[in-house]
Amino acid sequence: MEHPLSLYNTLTRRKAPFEPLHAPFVGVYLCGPTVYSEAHLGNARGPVVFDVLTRYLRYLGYTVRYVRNITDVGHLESDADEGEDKLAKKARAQQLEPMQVAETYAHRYHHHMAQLGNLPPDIEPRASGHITEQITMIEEIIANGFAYEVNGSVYFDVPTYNESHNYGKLSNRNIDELLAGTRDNLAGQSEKRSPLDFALWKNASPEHIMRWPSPWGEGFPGWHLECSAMSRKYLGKEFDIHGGGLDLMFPHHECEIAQSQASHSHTDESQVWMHNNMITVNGTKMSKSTGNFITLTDLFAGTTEALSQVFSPMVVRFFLLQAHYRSPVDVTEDGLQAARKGYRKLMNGLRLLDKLALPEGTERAPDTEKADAELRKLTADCFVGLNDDLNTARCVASLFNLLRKLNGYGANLATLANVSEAALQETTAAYRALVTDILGLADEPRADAEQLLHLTLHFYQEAKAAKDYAKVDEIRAALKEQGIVVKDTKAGVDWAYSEE
RNA sequence: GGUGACGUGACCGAGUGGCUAGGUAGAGGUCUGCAAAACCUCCUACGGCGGUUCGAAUCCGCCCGUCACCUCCA
Repeated sequence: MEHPLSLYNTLTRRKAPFEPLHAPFVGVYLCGPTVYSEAHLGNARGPVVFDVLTRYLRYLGYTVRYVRNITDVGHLESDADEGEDKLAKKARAQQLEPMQVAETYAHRYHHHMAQLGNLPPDIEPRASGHITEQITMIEEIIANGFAYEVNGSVYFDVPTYNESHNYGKLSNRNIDELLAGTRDNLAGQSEKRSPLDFALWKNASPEHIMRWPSPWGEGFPGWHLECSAMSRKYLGKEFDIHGGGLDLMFPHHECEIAQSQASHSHTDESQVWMHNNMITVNGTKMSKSTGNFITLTDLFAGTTEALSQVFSPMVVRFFLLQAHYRSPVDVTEDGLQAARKGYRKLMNGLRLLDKLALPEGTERAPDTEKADAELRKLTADCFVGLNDDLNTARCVASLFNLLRKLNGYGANLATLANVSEAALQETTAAYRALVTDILGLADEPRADAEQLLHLTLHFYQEAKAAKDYAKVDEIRAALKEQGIVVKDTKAGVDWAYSEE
């Protein structure tokens, strides 16, 4: 499949033409949410970016299998032995079954993703549903000599692994420097042979409520294992693209690579590692732990203290796409406001497309070559940005350049005589595809139907008062088509749904 | 301390050795009953100091500032 898409690979630190391992199939894995609390805006960036990526890959003709997991187990609160699941902690605090907590936030997450226009992943595996796969992987790693068991817990042996592999190759760290920085943390990690070792399986203390049986006793899987196990199950030992937030690069993705190399996978999991940058508020990263975040619920409802007005999901999506995914984005009211206007401009362009037609009886110019070339150049420019490491910011900028041209034609349809029908069709089709299919921007209805209905009834009453019965009948008929019947009562005009 | 990223016009935000980014805001104009939208024109910036070069915002060095990762985080 010929295409000019290049992607930046964190592993190699450079851009390279994207070549799938098994074209036309493309496997994409994105580290998904830990469902123990409300998702915030920062959590939305990765899904939006990778939604655009998978949409574009499909547009290019690939058959994509997009996997995005849900983490509903694991993730210790701290590295110390008495560490606890975030989920378990939340569940205990709310007197709930841990899975209730997970389900609640998973549902909300799905709702928010849909609002943002993200297509659902093809497979959305849950860590809790893949305990056996994780146990199998641990057994492989132990058999290969890269993990050891202590008191019912299993740890990955980083120093041993590093002797034959390169631990830290993704995040560009070396083990000696890491060790130097962790020396004073040795206390409280007595089970580990090295402070760099990480848990593959943790023995569950009696009060730990999320637990599964394993060859090492009752416990639960380590924080990094699920992604290795589930990506392998659904995408194979080696697949095309693995994504996640920049903050997952170390240690999460580094550990994933180590686990896959140390198990029977013997690969880096994916050919291309992609990392989206962070979203900041007031210049600092949005983060659950620091409390510096805006939840999607608050953002869409306008109930966050950080902002004084409502911003709709599509405006937020557009706002995110106006920046390149590897750049940090700072959320400000001014920025969102500017994005809202830009988004609406793009949507107005969408509505213009159908109106772009040469008026009846207008003669087509004999030579449309020049104008055709101009239009095609503007269209092609939109793809140049996308192809350059999914630079949606450049794509959007090019779309505005194209839109200006189209608006020009729209203001004076007769000037369409200068372009050929073919070039016009190509252009409008590309605009539509870019905006809706690839960038995933949908036209959010702004008007409230009931308000419009009241407006119509107002005119109905005016017509009636003026005894303009032709107009009255016309309005009645028009509303009937919409399934609305007008009711003249003694109290005034009212309406009801037609029962026909 | 280690690793990495970044500092662009009023704001947001691309790009990059010579060629218009774009959006928002602002100014003027066309159109319009008045508007709005749209279109045209203008506002032309790259933290500081050196260096390389015919030419640097773009490469190199130093300095200043900001941020991220090194503990869970998208």
